[in-house]
Amino acid sequence: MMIQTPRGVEDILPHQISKYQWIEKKASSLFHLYGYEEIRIPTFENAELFLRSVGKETDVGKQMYIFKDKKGRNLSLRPEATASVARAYIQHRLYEKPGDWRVYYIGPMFRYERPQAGRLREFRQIGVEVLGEAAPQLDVEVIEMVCQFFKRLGLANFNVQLNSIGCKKCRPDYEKRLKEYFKRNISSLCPVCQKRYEYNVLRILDCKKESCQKVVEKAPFLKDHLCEDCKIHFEKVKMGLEDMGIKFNLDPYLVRGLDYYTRTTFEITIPSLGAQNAICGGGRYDGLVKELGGPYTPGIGFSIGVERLLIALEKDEMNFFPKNSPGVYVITLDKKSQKMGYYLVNLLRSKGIKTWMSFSGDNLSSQLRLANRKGVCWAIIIGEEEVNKEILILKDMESGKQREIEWRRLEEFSQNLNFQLKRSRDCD
RNA sequence: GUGAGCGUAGCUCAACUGGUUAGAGCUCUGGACUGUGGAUCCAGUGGUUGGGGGUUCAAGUCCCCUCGCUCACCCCA
Repeated sequence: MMIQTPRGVEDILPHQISKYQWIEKKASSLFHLYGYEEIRIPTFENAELFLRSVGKETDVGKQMYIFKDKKGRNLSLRPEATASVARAYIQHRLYEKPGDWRVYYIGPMFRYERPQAGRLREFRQIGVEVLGEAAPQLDVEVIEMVCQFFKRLGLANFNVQLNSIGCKKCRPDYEKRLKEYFKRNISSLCPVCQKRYEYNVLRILDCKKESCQKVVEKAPFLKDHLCEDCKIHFEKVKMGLEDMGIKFNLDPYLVRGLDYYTRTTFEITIPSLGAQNAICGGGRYDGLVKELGGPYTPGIGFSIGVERLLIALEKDEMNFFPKNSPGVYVITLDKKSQKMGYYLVNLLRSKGIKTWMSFSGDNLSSQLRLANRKGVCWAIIIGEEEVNKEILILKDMESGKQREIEWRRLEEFSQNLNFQLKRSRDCD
């Protein structure tokens, strides 16, 4: 049996790469406008880092790819990037720099889950993190930036889901209250939720089982039990978004499956995507840096699922992905003409023109067929006859028309060709 | 981790209730056309029917196991 990719991981072949690059370029150029710089963090870290940040008992914690290296160190492929960014921030004492610290990252994440539409074991995320700023205006700016990003990609139908899950001060109180409430009804909860009661009561809130829903309906709302500071923060975020003209849905049951979130949490969903419809998730994590051994530092961030974003863009039948740039195929027919061919290829490339040349020595027909398949705008033919006459033949692959170019006017010709290629991007 | 559906050529799919040597279209290669690609026609290459085991005179077809894909649950990106 031939060796294939492991379950849930994929090759990204050249015809797909240009789409990824296009999205990545759009992201980085937009994020730069907002003052973000790129960071590259390791693909694996000490497992402890993730276990402490996302939480051992959370789903993400359980989905980690943990392994031991040759010295028996416990390592893990990163299931997400926020913890690493916070770690880097602390490790390099970046809190000693003035102002907030804004970074973005692009790269693969790994989670051991059952693959599904829009869910892979290795998937790519584009994300940003801001450390050192607690103001609700920042929450608004961050959400506004993602929306701006999706708009710039031409994505129209997305929804912003918003919630506040309180802070270290008010959440414990609320969880206590919630526990008291569920305790009275624990027998009507599903088995999964009965376990959740022990380690994560909040999760019961978005259980979709009908029996649980019934109980949840009458459960106390978190928004009614936020402390004064959290309440004010949340109000300012909502008002800020409204001022920016950003529509959002309040989802009181939006509970993110990572332990470190505080206050604002949000998700951006696309209705057409099916079950895995979230293309972006994020929120505030004011306690994380301290939790990881740094000074108290507020933080906020989000991450975008690139594969899901691509599915959404393709579903919208958006054919705005960039085409391959057109080029030239140089055909030579014997030893002498091949020598001239090499010279010509180098000249054209030095002018910035994408150029192929076949080394196969095939006949003219098959070389032209190859040129056709490469989708080039022009073929240049040099054979015995052309060498003797010191010319080359330039063939327009679309019209089939061809003309002779004198060898001594090559310089002028290649300049001209470059100009024409730049103008006719869609000749194929 | 749970459930359901599906695995036949590189791709898309055939093969009646088990019955000769598993077919077709597209792609690919070659030819018609030895210095002119795309169109047409002709020919050819290509398969351990995902893998393993079982039932049977006989298995692509039925049964079991396994791997993978797909979708959903779960959860998220």
